[in-house]
This record gives sequence, structure tokens and C-alpha cells, in this order.
Amino acid sequence: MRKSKQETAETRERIVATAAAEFRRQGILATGLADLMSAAGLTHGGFYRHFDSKEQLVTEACAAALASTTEGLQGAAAGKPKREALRAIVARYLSVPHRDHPQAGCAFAAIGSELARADKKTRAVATESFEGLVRLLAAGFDDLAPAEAEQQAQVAAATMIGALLMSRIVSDPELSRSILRNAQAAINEL
Amino acid sequence: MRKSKQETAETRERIVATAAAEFRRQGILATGLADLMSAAGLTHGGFYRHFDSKEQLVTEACAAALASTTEGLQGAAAGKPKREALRAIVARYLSVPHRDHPQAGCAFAAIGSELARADKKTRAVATESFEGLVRLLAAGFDDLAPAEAEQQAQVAAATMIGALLMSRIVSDPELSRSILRNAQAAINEL
DNA sequence: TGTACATCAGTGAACGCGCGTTCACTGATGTAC
DNA sequence: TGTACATCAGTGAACGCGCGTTCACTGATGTAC
Repeated sequence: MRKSKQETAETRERIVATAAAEFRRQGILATGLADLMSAAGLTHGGFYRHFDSKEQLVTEACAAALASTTEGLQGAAAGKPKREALRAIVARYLSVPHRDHPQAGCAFAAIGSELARADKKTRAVATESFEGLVRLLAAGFDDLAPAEAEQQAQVAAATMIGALLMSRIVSDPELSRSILRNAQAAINEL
Repeated sequence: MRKSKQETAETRERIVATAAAEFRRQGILATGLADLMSAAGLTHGGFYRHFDSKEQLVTEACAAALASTTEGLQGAAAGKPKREALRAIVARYLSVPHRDHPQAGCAFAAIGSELARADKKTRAVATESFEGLVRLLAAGFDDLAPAEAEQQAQVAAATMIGALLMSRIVSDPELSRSILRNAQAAINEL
């Protein structure tokens, strides 16, 4: 049953990608390795041929989830003038599709409270990723001095993450959309 | 071993208060009923004399946690002129002590991603509580028309929750404080 | 007011279940000659 | 290049453990007369 090096690498990537989605969809703790492996088309016994522990997968899956979200936002901004690029990023982040598809979206909003309690490595990965998001947003404040642009970008990021999180928590659909809309307008006026 | 009606009511309150703290400290899923009951000074077998299920306790504990946080913020604002009251609320919310004591603080930041996946009743409780927080903040924007004040208050709430959450996730202490400081400054300029 | 009995808060053991992790096994892949 | 053997990806069963929940039991509280 041994697989080729390429197949092995592909399997490993598939497990990480599946975990990145399932963790964001159900939460890290609520996602069992057996379910995860079966969602990746494998039996759970093989997990430890690829990872030392669930913790290690958590770190890699969070890194993958955060990286792909930032890349997606970068894609939404590609080729646009700076201020317009920022508007596109914010519009995409604070959209109804993003709110309704946490498994493919921002991990800070989807599993933020678990990240705050995660181990050192995972929090280090999260920190780097947050800095990347702030840098991406700061590029949109090109009318400000770099230090001020970073400050505004940090505020914009916090507002986006908080608004997306709250839009998912509240059960009133009108309030949910209102949170997204008002946060978007406020950031565009920064 | 039967207890008096008053003792029974006190025990029930103690369980809810203990759960409100432990859920925010460790997360809902990570908090077992046996640990919880022992933290409340009881054995776990007695749990079902007070609650139908863990879900029911989750709803009540979240309601208690959210209510006490809003009351605490209201207390910080008491007796102050409106705009100053708002500043006091924001300063308290985005403080280092609040960041470092999730067990006694805002449940949206501490267990937000679990609340987004919680059952109907818990999300209804969370929705009402968020509306209460928004009303409290909106009172500080007394220079604006009511509808605009509410919009600004929603944005301020999202920024506060997102900033507190991120200040807990990032492992760089300087970045953590910077997020709190910049969010506070931005809300005070709204 | 005093007595007899029903109620039920809390104990401690047990239930089935799913968790993360381990392991013996299989057989195709990779490697050494 | 062909052959013999070691490696190891994946399977499926099993491990101990803690989870939420149930239950028989105890004995003080509450209630009915």
C-alpha cells in the first residue's frame, strides 16, 4: 500500500486543506481526526504518518487558512489604484458571501477565540498573518505617513474582524447586514 | 441531604456564575461539567437537579456573562457627561486588565466563535445583549441624530470586540498594546 | 404546634460514546547491488 | 537493466480517557393533617 513520494505529498496537502476548512466550519476542538481524515478520503489510522499530533496539524491548517484568505483579498485588489483597492478588499471581506462561508474565509473571525488559547507556534503564525493583513490594508492609506497608515490599518482590521464575527453571531438578519454595511462605510471614511 | 429553597437557589446561581467564568476562560466545549461542578464545590451528579442539559447552562451562563459585562461598562460611565462616559467605556473595554482577564470580560471576544455556532436560544440572548451594548455606546454620540448614532455605535462595538480579540491572539506584546491603543484613539475620533 | 410522610438536592458509581493516539499488518514504492 | 530487500503510506482494530447523561441511594426540608 506504500504510495509514491508525490502521492504522499499530495495526501498531506489534502489533509491540511481539509483541516483548514473543517476547523473554520466547526471549530478546532469540535473537529475530530477521524471525521477529518474521512473527509479527506482516508482512514484515521494513517494520520500519524504525516503529523506528530493534532496540535501540529492545527498550526499548519491555520497557517494555510490565513494565507489563502490574505491571498484572496490581495486578488480582489489586484490592478486597482490604491484607495480603490482598499475599498475592494473591505467590500469583499464584509460581504454576505464571506459571512455565510466561514470554512473558506478569515480564520480570525471563524476560530478567533480558539486562536487566543492556541499554543505558541499557532499564535506566532497568527501574529505574522495579522501583520500581513495590516500591511495589505496599510497600502490603501497611501495619503498618510507610513506610521499613521499602519495605525489606521490596524483599526480597519479590528473593525472588519469584529464586524464579521458579530454579523455571524446575531440572529436578526437585518441587524447582521447592518453591522456589515456600517463597518464598511466607516472604514471607507477613515 | 435535601437543601432549603434558598440554598438551592444559591447553588444554582453559583453554578451559572462559575460556568460564566470558566466558559470565557477555557471555551465552552473545553469546559467539562465535572470540572465545572467541582469548581462550584459540588459533585457532577447533581448537575441535572438544576439544568436539563449543558446547552441550557450555556444559554444562561452566556446571558449572565454578557449582562455583567454591560453592567460593568455602564458603571464605568455612571455620572459622567455623555461624551466623556463613552470615552470611559471604551478605555475600560480596550484596557490591558480586560485583555488579561477574559473570564470576567466580554463574552463576544472570549467565546465569539463558539457563540456564532451556538443554538437558537443562546444566539438570541447574544443578539439582545449586543443591541444593549450598541444602545449604551450610542448614548455617547449625542451630537448625532439617533439613527447615525446607532450606526456609529455598531461600528465602535465591532472595533472594540475585534481589537480585544486580536490583542489576545497576537503573541507580540507591543503589537497587542498597539492594537488596543489605536482602536481606542479611532473610536474617540468617530 | 407536633407528627408522619413525601419530596428532592446532592452523592458517587455507572452508562455508552467519541476522542487522540498506538500498533500489527499489507503490499506497492524506493533503493542497493 | 534486473533482482532482492528494506521502507513506509495507508488500513482497521484497539488503547485509555474524559465527555454528557442516568440512576439508586441518603437524609434534611417541606407539607399535610
